[in-house]
Amino acid sequence: MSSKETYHHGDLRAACVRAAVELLEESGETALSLRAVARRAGVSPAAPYRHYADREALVSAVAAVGYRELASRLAAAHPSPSTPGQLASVAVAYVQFALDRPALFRIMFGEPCDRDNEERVAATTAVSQYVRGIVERAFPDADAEALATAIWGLVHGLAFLHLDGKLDAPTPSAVADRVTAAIHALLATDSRG
Amino acid sequence: MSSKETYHHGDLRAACVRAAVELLEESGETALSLRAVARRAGVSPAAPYRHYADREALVSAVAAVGYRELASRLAAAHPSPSTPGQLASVAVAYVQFALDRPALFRIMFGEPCDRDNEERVAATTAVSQYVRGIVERAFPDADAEALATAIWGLVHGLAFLHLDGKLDAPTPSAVADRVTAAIHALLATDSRG
DNA sequence: ATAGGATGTTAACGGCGCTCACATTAGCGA
DNA sequence: TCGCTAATGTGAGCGCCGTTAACATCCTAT
Repeated sequence: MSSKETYHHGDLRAACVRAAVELLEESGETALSLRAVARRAGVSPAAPYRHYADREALVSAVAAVGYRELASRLAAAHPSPSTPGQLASVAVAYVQFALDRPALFRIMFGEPCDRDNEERVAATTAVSQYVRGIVERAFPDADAEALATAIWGLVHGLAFLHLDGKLDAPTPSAVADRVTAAIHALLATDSRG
Repeated sequence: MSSKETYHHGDLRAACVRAAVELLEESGETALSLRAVARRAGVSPAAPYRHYADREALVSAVAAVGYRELASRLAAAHPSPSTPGQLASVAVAYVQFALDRPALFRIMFGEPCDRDNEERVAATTAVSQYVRGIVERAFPDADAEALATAIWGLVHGLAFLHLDGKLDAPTPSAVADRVTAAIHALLATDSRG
């Protein structure tokens, strides 16, 4: 259905987020401009404004696809982790996602987010609920809220520190080792639940 | 020594980072432009380029002062924490810093950082060493590297999640409670060292 | 006293986000 | 089937941005 020479694009809204994600992957976050998105979609600089109120609205849409991809990567790592080892594998997947797609991850978490953007908050709470569910199943007797917060925070922080090069772990397997060690350092000796 | 009408500024280098920090506090990170910094310093748009190679160099300088301020806030919270409760108070200080100065915190940790900037990496490793030292004193028998990584990651992640509104904690004391609970959820039941 | 380097200015380039007036077209009721 | 309207895309233009180049001013060491 990719009509070529029509005045109307057909589905510019979706084409914009596709173009934005591509730009992000190829050239980093500084390359993500509305004008560049418009160019890539083969459309005039003002056209995206018919579908997105401003740059931030497009960014939120991109972030939302990021949240969904992150959720699917976590689920792929382990659908329902319960032991510390399984939990560590999900944590590693989280950090790997950040390192695989740094620009996308920074857009998702590194800048102030529009709390009024429904798509965005929905995708966010989905991640939150996912973590919460894991914790409740893995540690049924613990304070689920506190522990879920702690574990999400831990994994999220490890992702950011690795992303910023604050921790020295050059290869993916070194990252995996380091994340696994950190998780076990906090969880392994516990008798929780 | 604030000479007023001289052609040369006197200490434009320092004035730039001062102006940058002020802009950051007053109007957020989007307001941090080299031109705005120059205006505030009472100088032409090109003048800062005599002292900073580009925008990123100035940003790195600003980040470096942020790292130093963070370190001093942590030290003020507790000079040498060892119990989980003391550690939690330092963690709360870390998160409060992020919430007090969100734009600065995002500049420090939310965007790709120039690893070639000496001032910046020095300030970063100082924070890293600080955490490491705490952990070594508090848990002498633990794997210091893994545990330090885990604790920094945990606190850092909690800061970011609160900053992004991913966790619902509206007031400073709610934040403090939540952070404290998360820390205890992971540390309290341990017998480490 | 003066030469030269350090530091500042002015002007300009291209790119950006965004808006407005206008052009085209798709879809729908008569 | 025709024609109206709303949706969608265009083009020009505003002010801001980062950055550079050519030029001006002033400090300092000889």
